[in-house]
Amino acid sequence: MTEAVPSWTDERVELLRRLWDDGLSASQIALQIGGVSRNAVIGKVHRLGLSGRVKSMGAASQGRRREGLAAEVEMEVVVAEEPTLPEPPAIVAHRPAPDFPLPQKPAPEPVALAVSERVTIMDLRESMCRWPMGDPTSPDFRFCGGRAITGLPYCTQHAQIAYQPAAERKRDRRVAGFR
DNA sequence: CCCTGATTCGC
DNA sequence: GCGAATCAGG
Repeated sequence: MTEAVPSWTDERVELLRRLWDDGLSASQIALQIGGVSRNAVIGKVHRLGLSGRVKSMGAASQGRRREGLAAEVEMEVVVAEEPTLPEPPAIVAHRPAPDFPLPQKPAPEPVALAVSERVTIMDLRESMCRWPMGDPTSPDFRFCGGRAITGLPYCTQHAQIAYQPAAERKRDRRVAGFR
């Protein structure tokens, strides 16, 4: 049952090429592809002769993490409870609720979008909404694919869901005269 | 110390 | 061919 992580299959290589071309760092790519270390990614990149793209490090490296921990790529390997194991073969699970029936903010408008531009991970680009739609383990799995807000991984609609303002305290005042 | 890619080299 | 270890650098 232990599906030895498929090494560099055509699909994985293709994905690697696309992500590298998109300017993602080796570590980011490694996380997204799953089952490989950033070194593996770099090694492959070199063997493929892809290195030396637009080296715009520095800005991207030191200033990372500004996107808010809520998002990142929703593909997160979750197989073991290990603190930080870098080689999780199993697959996906995502943070934000899938198609959800999230209470509270009912989004200002139904918005006639969505269904039309779903894309597979292969067609997902950096500028596209990475909101997961459907079962990640199903071949039908898609991402929203809408125009992502610059700097964020989601389109306006999904960003609202992903980044909900801190739940507003409704009623939780302690008994007066105490603290 | 965080991160980045580049290179080496045993497997 | 692969990738951990290492190197060089921001």
